[in-house]
Amino acid sequence: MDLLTDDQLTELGEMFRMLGDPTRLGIVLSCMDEGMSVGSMAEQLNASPSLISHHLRLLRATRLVRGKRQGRNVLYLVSDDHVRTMLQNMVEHIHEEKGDTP
Amino acid sequence: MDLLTDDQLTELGEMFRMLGDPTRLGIVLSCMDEGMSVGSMAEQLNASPSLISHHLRLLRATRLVRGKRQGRNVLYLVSDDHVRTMLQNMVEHIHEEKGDTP
DNA sequence: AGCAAAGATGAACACGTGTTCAAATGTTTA
DNA sequence: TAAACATTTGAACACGTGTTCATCTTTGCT
Repeated sequence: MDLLTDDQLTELGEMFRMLGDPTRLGIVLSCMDEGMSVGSMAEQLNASPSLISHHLRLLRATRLVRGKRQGRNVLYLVSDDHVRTMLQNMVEHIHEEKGDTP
Repeated sequence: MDLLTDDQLTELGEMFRMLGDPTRLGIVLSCMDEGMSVGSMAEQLNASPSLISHHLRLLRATRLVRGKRQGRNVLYLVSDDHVRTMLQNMVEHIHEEKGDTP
């Protein structure tokens, strides 16, 4: 049983699709707790600021992330609580993982 | 803070990427509780059996789904408990959602 | 054995999309 | 104001990938 509207299903799919790209996943994980600037992200994920910004535009459009100007730079933060708690759980689960198929 | 190995991060990304396609998300959601045949999935998602099979191959490769022969048809079932519980939570969260940005 | 149903597979195509580069916008400091 | 920094934007390209069609294998039934 699905229990989901077609709209809800496509919305859920969009969210997963956003997290499906490694760069984008890195971005989201980097601004889960604290606001993060584009430059810091670019440095941490060693990618160009331009690339980060492009991805941030998509993440903004999907309401997964929100940006706030702070002086020279813009601090981004995960805005969707669903995603935040879900990712926290996923990270926990991965940490609890003992060993793969032995 | 990331707390994740690069391997773990890419693995997590792969999982999200798999769920990012609407057809694939539909497949996974259709076989969360009960084993589901390819034909039933094709009917339910009104897609060709060929397409479903192609996607199932990817889902099998990522260990998200497992297939077992039962007579003429093959019954597929979500094999990864992480994904199962995570999706259950996501569905619950979506249901608890009252109203969008008013 | 032979036929029909159910899945799997491979090739081929069309399309989206991640990335890069160059240039523009906005923001602080001298 | 001018110059340096931070972020955004647009065009252009290369590449992966979702879908379709035709074919092949496997299983069940008569």
